[in-house]
Amino acid sequence: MPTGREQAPRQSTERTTSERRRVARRGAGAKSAERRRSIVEAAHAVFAERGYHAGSFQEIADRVGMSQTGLLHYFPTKSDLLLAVLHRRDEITVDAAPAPEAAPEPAGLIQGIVDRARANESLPGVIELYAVLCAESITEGHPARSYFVGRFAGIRTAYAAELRALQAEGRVRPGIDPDRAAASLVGLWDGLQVQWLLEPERVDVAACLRDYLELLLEPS
Amino acid sequence: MPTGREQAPRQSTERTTSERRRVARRGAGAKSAERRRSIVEAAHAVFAERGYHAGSFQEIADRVGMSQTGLLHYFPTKSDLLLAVLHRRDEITVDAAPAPEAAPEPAGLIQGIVDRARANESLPGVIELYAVLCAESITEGHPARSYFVGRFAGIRTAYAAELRALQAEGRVRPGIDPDRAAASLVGLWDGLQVQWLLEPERVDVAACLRDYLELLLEPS
DNA sequence: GGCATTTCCGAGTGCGTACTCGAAAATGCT
DNA sequence: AGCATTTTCGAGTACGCACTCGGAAATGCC
Repeated sequence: MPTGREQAPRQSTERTTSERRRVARRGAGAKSAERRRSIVEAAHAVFAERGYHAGSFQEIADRVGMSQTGLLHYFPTKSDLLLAVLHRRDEITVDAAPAPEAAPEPAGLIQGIVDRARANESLPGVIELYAVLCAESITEGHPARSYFVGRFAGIRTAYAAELRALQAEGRVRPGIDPDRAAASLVGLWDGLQVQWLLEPERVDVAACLRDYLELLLEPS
Repeated sequence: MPTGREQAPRQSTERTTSERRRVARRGAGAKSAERRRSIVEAAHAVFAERGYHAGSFQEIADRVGMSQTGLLHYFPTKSDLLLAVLHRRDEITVDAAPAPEAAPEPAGLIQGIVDRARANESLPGVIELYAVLCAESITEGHPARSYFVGRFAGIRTAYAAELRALQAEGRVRPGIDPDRAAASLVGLWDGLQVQWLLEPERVDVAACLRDYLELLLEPS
């Protein structure tokens, strides 16, 4: 589940219909942020387990311990909630990133990716959310579609740039097209994670990614 | 969307509740098979466009030109219909397979996979069905889950066997683990197809697969 | 305490879902 | 033509869905 080192995918129209444009923070404004956080957390889990379409406001409300209508006070539509979950997921994975531009050497790139893949093994919920929503988003009119299109484009160009930099240092095996290799790396990662979710003990995502990267890069 | 050269994934409980166990073929038995075929075809399209959960009997019935209840005569439950669609898809791709054991040489394996990937570019509906249902199947209690688990296992072992055969002839680059490489090939293919479905003109699945296979195999 | 504001919910709406039931229509062997 | 069987559907059931509405409770600045 390729990282988080691309540009932030547009805050956009998250605050749609009923949100206040005044800065006014009267009343119990303090608890609001915390509430939103716990709602997003519950929604994350539900969407991961059931998908966006099959996941319901009711189940999310049950988990967070409030009524379904109370939930609608914070997120007036279901896709608002979905986008909040996706952006929250970005924050999580960006926070978990160790060092973005620290090591552009081959060993650094490989180790960074392998480390992240290993770390992901302890977050099956996050991976599941990503895999399920990503595929669901290719259906007609899905609210997360543009999110994933933008995300893929960003990740691909980031990896391609990194590969080009390594290429300039002669660290990449000759004959490699950096754009195709970047798309392949992302695709490989995502595809392996799906197999891993279905049969965790039969697929080693991190090892397969290392294999691929070692094929790609010069032994140095 | 890895091929179809694995074992048939279990006919199992497709004919559940209301199907006849007698061979009796009275009345208008002739049209039955044709009807079933057209229903499965319409269901294939609908599930591909909307996913399993979001796809409805009503929409399928509309496309096939009959009532929703008439449709239930042939497929008493929704998962019956889903499994019929998946098995039908297997038949299609198996029929489209050129020659299973014809060419175990490196060039043959590469060419076969690249050809199939190219052919898939003209069948976005089939790819979409596969991608959407595959990810949806990792959600809790999805009726297609065991289908995909079995399918992945079969494809992986088939490719692993093929790679081992090539390895015995010294055609594989040294240091390759055939099991991991098989999982990687399948994952790469699936992951690239998702990106391709989102942005067809930005991702070349067949070219990326050829790149990977050429990295994997000895130049010969 | 007064009061604007935020937070929350019960009740309800309209729609879509898979699926049941019972019966009518079509079919083709005899 | 008779008739068992298959095919089809209209009507209905029970339920879940996202979302609306109007108001009640909680909150914290004055």
